[in-house]
Amino acid sequence: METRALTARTSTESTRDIPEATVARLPVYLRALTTLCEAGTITCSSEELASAAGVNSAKLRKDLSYLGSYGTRGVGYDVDYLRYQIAREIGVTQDWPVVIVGIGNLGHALANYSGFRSRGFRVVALLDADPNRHEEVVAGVDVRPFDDLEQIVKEHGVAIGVIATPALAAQDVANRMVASGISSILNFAPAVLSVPEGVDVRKVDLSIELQILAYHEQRKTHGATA
Amino acid sequence: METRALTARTSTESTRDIPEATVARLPVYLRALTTLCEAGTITCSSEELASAAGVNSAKLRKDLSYLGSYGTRGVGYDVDYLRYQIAREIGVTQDWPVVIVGIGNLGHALANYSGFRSRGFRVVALLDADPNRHEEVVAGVDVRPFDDLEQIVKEHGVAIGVIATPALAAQDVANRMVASGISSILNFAPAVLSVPEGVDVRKVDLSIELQILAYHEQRKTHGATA
DNA sequence: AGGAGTTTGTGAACGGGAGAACAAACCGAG
DNA sequence: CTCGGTTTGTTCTCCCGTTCACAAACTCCT
Ligand SMILES: NC(=O)c1ccc[n+]([C@@H]2O[C@H](COP(=O)([O-])OP(=O)(O)OC[C@H]3O[C@@H](n4cnc5c(N)ncnc54)[C@H](O)[C@@H]3O)[C@@H](O)[C@H]2O)c1
Ligand SMILES: NC(=O)c1ccc[n+]([C@@H]2O[C@H](COP(=O)([O-])OP(=O)(O)OC[C@H]3O[C@@H](n4cnc5c(N)ncnc54)[C@H](O)[C@@H]3O)[C@@H](O)[C@H]2O)c1
Repeated sequence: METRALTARTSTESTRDIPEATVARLPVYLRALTTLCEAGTITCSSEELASAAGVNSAKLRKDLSYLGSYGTRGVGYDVDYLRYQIAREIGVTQDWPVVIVGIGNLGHALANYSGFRSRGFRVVALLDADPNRHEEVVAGVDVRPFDDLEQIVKEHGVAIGVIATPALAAQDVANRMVASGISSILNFAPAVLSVPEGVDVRKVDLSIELQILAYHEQRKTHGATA
Repeated sequence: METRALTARTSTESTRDIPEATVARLPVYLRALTTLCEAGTITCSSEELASAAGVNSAKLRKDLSYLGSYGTRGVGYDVDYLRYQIAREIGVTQDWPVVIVGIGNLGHALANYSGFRSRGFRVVALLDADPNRHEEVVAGVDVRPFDDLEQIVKEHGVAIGVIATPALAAQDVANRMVASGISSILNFAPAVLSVPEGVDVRKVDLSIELQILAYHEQRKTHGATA
């Protein structure tokens, strides 16, 4: 958290301290660039890219400026070059082994999702506590006992774990994950996880998203009388 | 967007202008309160509730203050009373009919998810463009042709739609939803949707979540040399 | 070569949210 | 009734993120 010295930065390192809000948008830009690239576009302006990504062009330029000066004034950005730079910055050029715990309704969908593989995430194991699931093979990966977690994490050097178990089991699963060496968790269970310092947790909660929509919806119709 | 007059507010109306960040946390508090309630807790302090919700207690109190003064100084909050107040504020006491479009891997999981029903969201229809899916029945609801959208929306007064189709179809589906009268969309497809003013869109993008984790993970290990 | 037109990168103003800190309000004991 | 202990509601300050606006830098045309 302490501010890093700004002087004497080695030029080989990329720029440090990218704001969290920017980090969250970089994958969006990456996707937009990939789409443009597939359409055969060679260069694009910040205006075009911003509109493809659904953001303000000033915000886009400021975001990109944290990575470095990869554009050309009067011209724009080289699509392929910028795409690579962003991918490198967020680490998508690497291969990230991932484990999914809880192969129920949601776990099945996640295991079958092709969008992970194409972005450098490789599902190396599917784990479930229910022995009845252990005969199953989902998307070419067989479901294994939850107790194999530690061994698999060590073997493949897994850093990222996905939790798709019921809420009651989530904290236990998280504890085991952390104990095994996992330091980033994506949690789909509607539970507040407590993890030690240094472990990142992101949660995806569909009910909350719907409730936020409901709140605004309620005010659209009900508040119309004001 | 214009500032509303603060004078002469009728006392029957609940407080207006709840900050967006607060709205996003209210469902979390609601869940924590429900858990406490089921555990038989009658009252709780802001400190307890905050810890159950995973937030700062000062933030919690400030959030709740936007709804009104529902606590008692020196005592805390009545769990059941506060729960009802929050539920009413975000509209969860109502019944919200919802349609899901795109009954593939993810659509199946969503249709089977029990967490929606228990929070006032009722899946009234499952729609898919693929005729092969139309014989299927998922979670007691039969899959119907996408072209039935307009009729179903009108019939049930649907305001909220969920998109779980491939990215290429998402914009088309959104257009049809809006044309049918839907004004809130939850989008799972990795696509930027453009919708007219007055329509709310929230997106859930699993790849982005993983990429954000990967970015921080990369810096944990790689930046350790600094 | 020079100028007109275009687009990037960034300084600065602005708005909203987070957290600390404290006064006001409530309970219960004596 | 009064007083000490407790907890809320709110004010104030700081920080992060957004947006505007413009100088710097580049291309292309004449
Ligand atoms: N299905 C959805 O669309 C959806 C949507 C939003 C949130 N969620 C949440 O995602 C989670 C999973 O949902 P689901 O519908 O797949 O539930 P599910 O019951 O179908 O699957 C849960 C799986 O987790 C396994 N499991 C239970 N305890 C375990 C443990 N301790 N270790 C390992 N595995 C364990 C079970 O055997 C089961 O296979 C839930 O928390 C749910 O609230 C699901
Ligand atoms: N499966 C996952 O876990 C997962 C995770 C993250 C994101 N997503 C995204 O969610 C979406 C759905 O994923 P999926 O794995 O369920 O895909 P899927 O291919 O299994 O299902 C897509 C369904 O949409 C239907 N469909 C296609 N075009 C349609 C149209 N115009 N109108 C109505 N229905 C149409 C198809 O018939 C199919 O049944 C994709 O955009 C995917 O990127 C999925």
